[in-house]
Parts: sequence; structure tokens; C-alpha cells
Amino acid sequence: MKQLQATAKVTKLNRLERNAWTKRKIFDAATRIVGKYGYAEASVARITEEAGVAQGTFYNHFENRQELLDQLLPTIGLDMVNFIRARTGTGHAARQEIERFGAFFDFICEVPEFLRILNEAELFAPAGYQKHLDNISTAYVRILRRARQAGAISDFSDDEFEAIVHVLMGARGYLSRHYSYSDKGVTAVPDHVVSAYRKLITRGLFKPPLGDRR
Amino acid sequence: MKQLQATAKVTKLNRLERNAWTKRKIFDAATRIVGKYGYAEASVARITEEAGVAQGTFYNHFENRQELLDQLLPTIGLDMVNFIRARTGTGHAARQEIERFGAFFDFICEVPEFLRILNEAELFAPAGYQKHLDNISTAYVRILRRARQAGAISDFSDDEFEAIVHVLMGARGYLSRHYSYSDKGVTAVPDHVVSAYRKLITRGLFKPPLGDRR
Amino acid sequence: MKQLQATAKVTKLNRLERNAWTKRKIFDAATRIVGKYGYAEASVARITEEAGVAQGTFYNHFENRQELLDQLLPTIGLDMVNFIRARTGTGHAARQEIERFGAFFDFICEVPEFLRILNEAELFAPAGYQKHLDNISTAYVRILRRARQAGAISDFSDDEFEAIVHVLMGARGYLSRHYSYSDKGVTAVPDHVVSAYRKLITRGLFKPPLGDRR
Amino acid sequence: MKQLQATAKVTKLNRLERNAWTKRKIFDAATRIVGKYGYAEASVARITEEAGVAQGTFYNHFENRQELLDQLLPTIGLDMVNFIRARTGTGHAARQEIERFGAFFDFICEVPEFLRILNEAELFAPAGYQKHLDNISTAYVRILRRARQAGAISDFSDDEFEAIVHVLMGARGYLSRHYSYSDKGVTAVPDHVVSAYRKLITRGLFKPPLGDRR
DNA sequence: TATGAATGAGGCTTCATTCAT
DNA sequence: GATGAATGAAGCCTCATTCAT
Repeated sequence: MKQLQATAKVTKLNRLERNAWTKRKIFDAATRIVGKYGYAEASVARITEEAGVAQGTFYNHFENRQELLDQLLPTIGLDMVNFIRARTGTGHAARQEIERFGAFFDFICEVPEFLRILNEAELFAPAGYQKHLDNISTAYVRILRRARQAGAISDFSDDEFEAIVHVLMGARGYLSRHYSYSDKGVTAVPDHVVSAYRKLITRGLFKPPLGDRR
Repeated sequence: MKQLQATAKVTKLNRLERNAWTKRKIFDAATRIVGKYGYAEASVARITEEAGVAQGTFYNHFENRQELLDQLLPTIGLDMVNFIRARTGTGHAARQEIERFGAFFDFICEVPEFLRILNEAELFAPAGYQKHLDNISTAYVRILRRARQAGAISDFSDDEFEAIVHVLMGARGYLSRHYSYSDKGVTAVPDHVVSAYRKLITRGLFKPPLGDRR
Repeated sequence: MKQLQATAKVTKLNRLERNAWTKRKIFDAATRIVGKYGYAEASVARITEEAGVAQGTFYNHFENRQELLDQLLPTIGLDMVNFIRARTGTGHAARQEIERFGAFFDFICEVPEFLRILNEAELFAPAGYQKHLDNISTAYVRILRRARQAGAISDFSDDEFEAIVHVLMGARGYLSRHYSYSDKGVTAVPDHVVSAYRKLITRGLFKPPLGDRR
Repeated sequence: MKQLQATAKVTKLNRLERNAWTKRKIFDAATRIVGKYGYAEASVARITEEAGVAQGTFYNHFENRQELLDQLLPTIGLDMVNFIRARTGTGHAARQEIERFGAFFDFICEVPEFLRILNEAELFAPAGYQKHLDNISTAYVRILRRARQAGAISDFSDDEFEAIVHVLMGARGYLSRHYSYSDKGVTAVPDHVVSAYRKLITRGLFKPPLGDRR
């Protein structure tokens, strides 16, 4: 009896698993296609061909093309958040910000598709972009607030933090687009970019650690 | 005879003028359409309808759709440069940068089409975007260098200037997208955005004027 | 042992019953869907969803979509025949015909799905429509013949009866479509429709009862 | 000069003519397709193939598929009206109605596509059907009213006329569907159909001409 | 040069049916 | 028998571009 139940369960699981696996195949194919050719070229035909399934199969897993496109950025964006969090130490707030900056570029080297997905989502997947933005900016504002409480930042209001977060995100985007893209694949940004960012941020946003005076 | 010549000349002039006039009509129509609906919606049919000419006429003036789209940003971008230059005073370099920042937002209020053209060009008119970028960044780097020579900035290399310029441009883009768009038309950014930018830049990039201590 | 047999029997009965029950669920769901949205919108997916069964289940009970659609009208059509018969008295033939006419409209008020099924079947379920037609017209012709034998109709041949039956059915169809449909649900036809029909039929088809002169 | 103008005019006319001709080709192709296979099978691909033009051409002449389908019935319906009018004499109103009835069947023999277009339009081209209905029923009611004024009909109100018109149209439709369709093409209805209709109408709707007493 | 109809490839989506579980 | 994912054909429509007038 237990055996049967188990079998039944396994069978059912197998179905569920296969279902999830197909959806994953489509999702991953879309990630690759958008990462490589951009949203505009990511037709359902192209995605399903890349995934190795029929076009009709697509609509068993996603309501329509847009629904999938809108899931791309938030999903991978969370991967990014976790990646960066794992790489951020416990030092001074300014140093942590530099670590996050560096980890961002490490992440786009590991998941090169992310760069294009991030850059194009605002236009082609606005709903997904908004979701990602909310994910990121609330977390980021919280980080800045905590730094202010710890005395590492002064003189910025909560509203100003929000604007700052947009500047920081905009900076990452712009810099990654201009320094990381190359003919094939994604490369690390040059050192002078990191140093310029470090100078701007440590001086402009954070209070210098005690004893560190210009 | 003179009459005829004159007539001929006038005719010829009229032809050239009409030619330029037609091209201009198409260009302006494209500006309005892209500004209002974005590049993706800017089909040749829509542009020519807005311009009041036949679709075929389009191809007498532009090689193809892309060629026109690629001209949009550089052209209006130069208008922007002139606009900002006219609004920049001769005070301290940091104050000038704040003036430029403000003038940028004044410009997008005066030419509301520019915002969308700027934001979407990178994706839909990469050649035009690159041209605009070159126009802007060389001018900007020159400004920063001059400020360094004047002693208003220290400690940044030329390479770092380039990165800084991208940060500044990225900031404008991100902030304008997030604070200026509204349901109808383009609006000024809130004060706390300006103040956040001013704090970040004056402290992070420029040396404080003598006697100005945090 | 008996227990087991009983169980087996019960089980078997349950199976058969469940089988019939499932088929019935699908049939009723199709009735509702076609009645509400028409044949064109009655996809297998929609019907099975309405029935609460899987799509594949459909094909365990019907050869294909068309087979079910073709069963709809004849089945409900028989309900209609019984309904009308129960409402027809034993008076003069002309009066009976008026009663049938009225009962028809009563029926479509009671089974509002019928109207749409009837009207669309000719196009979307021709086999079923033909079957329904045969059911109705043979019965109807028999009625008219009996009336002729009873002396209530003269001067019409059997062939002409067939044509008359089609006129009467066509009249019901047309009138119901034009006077009974409304935004929500099915409503009774206005009085002047009934009176016009009565005049046309009693004068055109039946002999006036003795003493009834225009 | 005049020559040139003339040429120009001819050229322009030629363009217009060619344009109209293409539209006509599509329209006629649609008529044939719908007449032969029904609206449901009248895909744009099939129509344009029949017309010998590219699919895209379709949309230069019609907003969308439905727009064309909705034009079919009203357009051919007017042809029918003219045809019937030309065949209707000036005799007694009842005789005229019989002539119209006969002319209707003559028309569907001449334009066999009309039958299917008429029968299916209510479902597949409701807007066109409504337009046709308005065309027909207002004209028909006017005819009946005139007959009433001339003393050929008594005892029917205007509202009842409307219902009668629907009955008459429904009769034509039903009868044509059942007696005129055959495997290939459209054939005349049998005599007994005409005679049955004549009896029903002349007795049920019209007053017998003087001296004609049952 | 201006016109605008013609083209045909390509995009998104629906749906009846099959089949392994 | 029940399930529901997979299939792929077919439908409607858009659009950049060409070309005869």
C-alpha cells in the first residue's frame, strides 16, 4: 500500500517535475535569447526553438509573451541581490558600498545575460522593471538608512536617499554598458572606473572614517 | 528672357527649398512621434502620415527608417548643448555643474520629446546614440579638465573623468526617467533630487571653496 | 464473500454511474457554453473547464468536438417537443397552433440556452440540425394532416404541408431572434408579434371555424 | 498644356481605377469564397489567394477581415432589391408579393453565392446583417403600408407589419435553404413550395380581390 | 521628386487532438 | 477512465521597402 502510494506520489511528482522542467527550459532559453539579442529579437518562435519545444507549448506555461519577459529581470535580479549580499563584508559603510559596486560587476561577468536584460527591461518589460526596481531600491534605501544610524552618513534625508539610490543604480548601468560590453561577452570594468566611483561616493555620500581627512 | 531666367532660378530655388522643406517635415514628424510614442511605434507609415507626405516620399530623403532614427538624437542633442551652455554662468566649477544639472531639466521641459528620444536611442538608434555620446562626453571631459586646471578639482585622472562623466550622464538619465515622466508631459524634478545631487557632486567631485567646511 | 461481491458490484455500478455522470457534466457544460457564447466560442478547453474535467477526458466520451456539438440540438429539441405537447390543448386546430407558437416562446424562456443552440446549429452542427429538423417536421406534418382530416384545413397537399412547416419554423426562428434576444437573457415576444402571427396563420392556413367571418 | 493636363488626368484615373479594380478583385473573391465555403472558411489567406494578390494587399483596401465580411451582404442585398423591383409588376398587391417571392428565388439562382452569404451573415457579419435588414425591412414595410392604403390589406397595424416582414423574410430564408441547396449550385424551388406560400400569404395577409371568395 | 498600392516575411496567439503517465 | 502537457497548423495583422506612374 505504502509502495503504491509512494509510486503514485513519484508519478505525480514526475509530472510536476517535468512540467517545471519544461517551463524552466523556456525561461532559460528566453534568458539566453534576450541576453544575446535583446528583447526586440526575442520572438516566441525564437525562444521556443532555442528551448527545443513547440511554439504552442509556450502558452501552456506563460499567459503570453509579455508575461515571460516581465519575469526575466525580477527573477535574475534576485539572484544578483543574493550574490552581492554574499560578497559584502562587515566593514565601514563606504567600504561595503565599494564592495557592492565591485560585486555587481562580478555578477554581470558570471551572468552576462543580465546586463542586456537589465538595460532593456525598462522599455520592453516595464512591469518587470518596476518590480525589480522596487526590490532593489527598498533594500538599498534600508542599507543607507542603517549607515546613517551608524553615523557613517549624515545630512541626507530619506527622500534624498531615494534619489541617491537612483544615481547609484544609474551609475552602475551606464558604466557597465560602456565599459563591460565588448564584441563577445562581458568583461570587467577598468580600474580607473572603480577608483573614480570610489572617490565620488566615499567623499560625496559618506563621512570619512575618523582620522581620515583630506 | 530675364523673366524666364528669374523664373527658372526661382523654380530651381523653390525646388531645393521644397526639397529641404519636405525633409524637414519628415524629420519633425519623426521627432514628435518618437517623443510621444517611442521608437517602437514610430513606423514609417505613422511618421509620413504625421508629416503629411506619402510613404514613398520618405525614401527620397532617407536611405531607410534607421537612418532617420539615428539622426534624431544627435541633432536635438546639439540643441541641448547650446541651451545648457547659454544657461551656465562663470562662477565656481561646482556651482556651474549644478547649473548644468538644472539646465538639463529645464531643457527637457522645453523640448519634452527629447526625454524619450534620449532614453530610447541607446536601444533603437545605437549609431545615433554613440554619436550623441561622443558629442557630450568630449565636451564634458574638457569642462572637468578645465576645472581641474583652475584648482576646483584635484585627484582625478583623465580616465577617471571619463567614468565620472558617464556617472553624471547616467544620473541625469535615471533621475529624469523617474522623476520627470508623468501621465501627460514632462515636469520638473523635486527639490530633494537637486539637493541630493548637489551634495553628492560638490563633496564627491569638487574641492570645497575656501572656508566652506562641512 | 458476499461482502466482496457487493463491493465489486457497487464498485462497478459506481464506475458506470461515474462514467455517465462525467459525460453528463461535459454535455451540460457544453449546453451552457454554447447557449451563452455560441458554438464558435465553445472550444474543448472552455467546455472541459466549465465541466471541471481535464481536456483529455473529453475524448474518452466523445469521438471529437463535432460529435458533441451535433448532439446538443436534437437532445434539447426533444425536451422542447415534449414541453410544447404538454401545453397544447384539444381545441380547434388553429387555436392549437397558436398554443404551440406560444409554448415555443415559453420554452425558450425556460431554457434560454436553446435559442442560441437552435439558431447556430444549422451552421455549426449541420448533422445535429438535420436530425432535429427531421424530428420536428415529421411530427409537425403529421399534426397538419390530422387537422386536414378533421376538416380544419383544406386545399393543402402533403408536399405543401412540408413547405408550410418550414415557413412556420422559419417564422419562429426569425421572430425569436429579433424579438426575444436582449442584452441579458431571453424575454417574451411582444403582443403584436403574436397577433400578427395569429392573423396570418388562422386566415392563411386554417379554415375559419363556422360562423367566424372577417 | 491641355494635352498634359489630360495625360495627368488619365494617369490619375488609371491609378484610381487600378486601385478600385484591386479592391473589387478582393471583394469578388470574398463573395465567391463565402458563397462556396461559408464565412468560417473565408480566411484572409484564402480570399487573397483567390483574388490573386498578396495578403498584405488586403489591408490596403479593408481595415480588417470583418470590415469586408460586413460589406458583403448589404452590397449584394441591394443588387437583389433592384433585381426584384425590376421583376415586380403593377398588379394586385397579393400578386406582386408572389412575384417578389418568385424573383427572390430567381435572384439566388443568378447569384448563387447570395444564399450562403445571407444565411450566415447574421452570425458572422452581424453589422452587415443589420444593415441589410434595415434596408429590406423598411422598404418592405413601406410596401405593405401602401397596400393597406390601397385597400389590399386590412386589419394589420404597423407593428404587426414589422413582424410580418420578419415572417416573410424568415420564410424565404428557410425555404431557400431547404429547397434550393443541392450538392452543386442552387436550383429553383419546387412548385408546391410556391403554391403553399401563395395560399398562405394571399389568404393570411391580403384581402381577396373583389369577387374572389373562398 | 512625389505618390501610394503591392509585397511577403514574420509576429503573436488559439485550438483540436494525441499520448504518456 | 482521468489527466493535462505537447504539438503544430492555421489565423489575423503589421510593416519596411519597392516600383510603376
